[in-house]
Amino acid sequence: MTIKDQVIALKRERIVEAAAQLFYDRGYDRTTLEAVADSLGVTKPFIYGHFKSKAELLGVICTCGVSASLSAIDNIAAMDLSPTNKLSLLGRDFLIAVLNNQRNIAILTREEKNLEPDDFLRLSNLRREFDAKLVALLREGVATGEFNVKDPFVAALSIGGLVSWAYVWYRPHGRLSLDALADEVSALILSMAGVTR
Amino acid sequence: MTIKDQVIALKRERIVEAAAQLFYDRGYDRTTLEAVADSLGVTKPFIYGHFKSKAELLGVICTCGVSASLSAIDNIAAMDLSPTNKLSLLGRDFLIAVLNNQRNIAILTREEKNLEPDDFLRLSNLRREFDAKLVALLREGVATGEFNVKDPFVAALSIGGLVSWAYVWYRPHGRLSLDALADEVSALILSMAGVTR
DNA sequence: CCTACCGATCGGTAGG
DNA sequence: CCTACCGATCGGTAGG
Repeated sequence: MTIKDQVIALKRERIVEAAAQLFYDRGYDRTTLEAVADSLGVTKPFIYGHFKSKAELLGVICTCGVSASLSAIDNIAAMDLSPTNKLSLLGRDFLIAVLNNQRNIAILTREEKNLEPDDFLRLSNLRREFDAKLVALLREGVATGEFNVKDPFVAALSIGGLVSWAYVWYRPHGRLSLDALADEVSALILSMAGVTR
Repeated sequence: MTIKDQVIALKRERIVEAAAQLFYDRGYDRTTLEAVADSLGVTKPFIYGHFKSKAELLGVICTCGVSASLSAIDNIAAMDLSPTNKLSLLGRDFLIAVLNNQRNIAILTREEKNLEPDDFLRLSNLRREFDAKLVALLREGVATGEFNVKDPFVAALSIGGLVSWAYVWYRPHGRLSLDALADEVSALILSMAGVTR
């Protein structure tokens, strides 16, 4: 990767960062690209040099949010651990992934109707992929007798919702640290899987 | 209530219904009030005869969503039941309230940035009220020794999120009936409260 | 000649 | 309550 490529990547990143902050604070359609440019000290055509449209920018931001959660479950699925330990770790890492990408997750949830059809479809598929992998993990634990789950689909969607919704109420400097919160949530998820404490 | 009042109420209801459907399908800012008028076979100024702005319409739609959940917990709090039975019933009724108002809940979640500041504040307070009542119920169960909850706040927000998120994945004619789904989710919530099955 | 930008303005559409 | 229309705003792109 040449210096030039790195400079381009850096600029794109800064634009995405600035746009994410404003989309998060004001909403997508209440944010003009001029405001995004202003917050970076550049002008609007500068943004158009790196992104072909406002909607492309939205697509990139939303993709970040989904990717983090999917990486978390992929990493854990590849580990040589018991289902209980996998689920415990997933509860932590999934929550941390969501909260480290709080803005992106919020934007994805709120603005999906503003995505280009291609992006919408791609991201919907990634979400389904995550759900399917969580169902598989729950079934694995049922097979070993560690979990007690009546309906793995409902349990997976419930766990996914519990964690995904955390972007709504989490405040970075709240009562609990991210780490302490992750422990709490992980324990709640284990009890949903029927792992007795 | 005179006939005239009833006619006015009916017209308002039909407008809200049509707007909710379109806001849900296309998103708030991608929906023109002309489209709402068209879907009712009227013209745009007809809508302005009943609502002063597009944002007021949004406020009414979002209020419906929150009110249903709050009614559910208020009704249950007033009953003479054990905490376990209250939570079990709440799991059912809360989920049913959310899914019977799927469109309104989706719109509330997605479009909060488009609400008028007054509506936003009012609805935020209603949500906080719901959370506080759920925390109180969890504490009640901890006091009687029925629940095993380490942090009632985190548990309440997690339960709230689990149920609130259901609007994302629920499909009215899916594999499970609303009733069967409510039983499943209710059981998951009881296990989060540490009630052994 | 190319890349990276700016000032100005366009077509199109929204709420009211 | 409709037709006709306004004032304002915004995404995207031209020339230089």
